[in-house]
Amino acid sequence: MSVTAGRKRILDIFLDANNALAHQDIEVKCSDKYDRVTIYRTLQTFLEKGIIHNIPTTDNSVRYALCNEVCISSGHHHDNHVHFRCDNCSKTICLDDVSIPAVKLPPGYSMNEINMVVSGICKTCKKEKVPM
Amino acid sequence: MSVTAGRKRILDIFLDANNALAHQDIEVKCSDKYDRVTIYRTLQTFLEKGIIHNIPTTDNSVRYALCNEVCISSGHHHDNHVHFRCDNCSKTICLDDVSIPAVKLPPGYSMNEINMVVSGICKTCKKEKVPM
DNA sequence: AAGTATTTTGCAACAAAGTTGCATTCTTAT
DNA sequence: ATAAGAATGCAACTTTGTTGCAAAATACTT
Repeated sequence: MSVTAGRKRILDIFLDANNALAHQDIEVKCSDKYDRVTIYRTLQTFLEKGIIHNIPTTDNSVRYALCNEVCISSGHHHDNHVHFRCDNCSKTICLDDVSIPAVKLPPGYSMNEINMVVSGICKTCKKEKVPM
Repeated sequence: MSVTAGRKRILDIFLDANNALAHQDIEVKCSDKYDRVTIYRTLQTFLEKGIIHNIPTTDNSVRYALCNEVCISSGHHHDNHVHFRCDNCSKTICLDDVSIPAVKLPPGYSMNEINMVVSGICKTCKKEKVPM
């Protein structure tokens, strides 16, 4: 996997962000320097290499977040943490400390991955709304 | 809310399907009779009225499924069941009997909705692969 | 049952999102 | 330094989703 300016840039954007990013968020931040297509391909590559993981959404805008060490080191990539989407600021973040509880599937089903997304009001927004 | 032929047809498509449908699935089945735009608007209306709920995906194709009675009767609409997506046949279904386990969020966060999607191999596909 | 008000639909035009092929440029390894 | 391989940008295109508006269908009133 080649190290290129574009990939470094996109990685930096992820490192700077404290929340999950949609393709569009990245495009906004660097489409002056890098082509839309390159961004699509870079995200795809990062996903395949396990550098980022994707978080399902209900609004046709998949979001991506950096994988933490645990997530990368474990051979095949399974995120085990809960994601949180704020209804107020609409940021999506990884709750690295909250792991997904076990579920028991009906007989006949076998499990591969689990995804859990909780929505509500995040810490930051709550503070701002109830100032004291 | 008016009862129209188009809405009846789309409702029937959901009733016939034993899995969650994406916009596209519906379009394939009735775009000869109803306009693409009508389908978009109908799905939107069904969502608002609580007739269907949507299931987040990781591939930019939100899926919709009929709500069961519990889900409709409870005033504000919160699905509490786990969704299952088969890696083999790629159908998504509601596991109505499997309810989402509780999670404890970090201090400062408040919860509104939870979404849980499990992927793996479904009952039907497992049977077909291991025939005896 | 007829007429009116309100909703819904289809069309057209558009905007946004995502994909593909190919020639050029950049990385990497020799 | 060079050759092989990988990544990029561009252009063209497909798919997906949105909006305004006139025509049609539905619901409501009497």
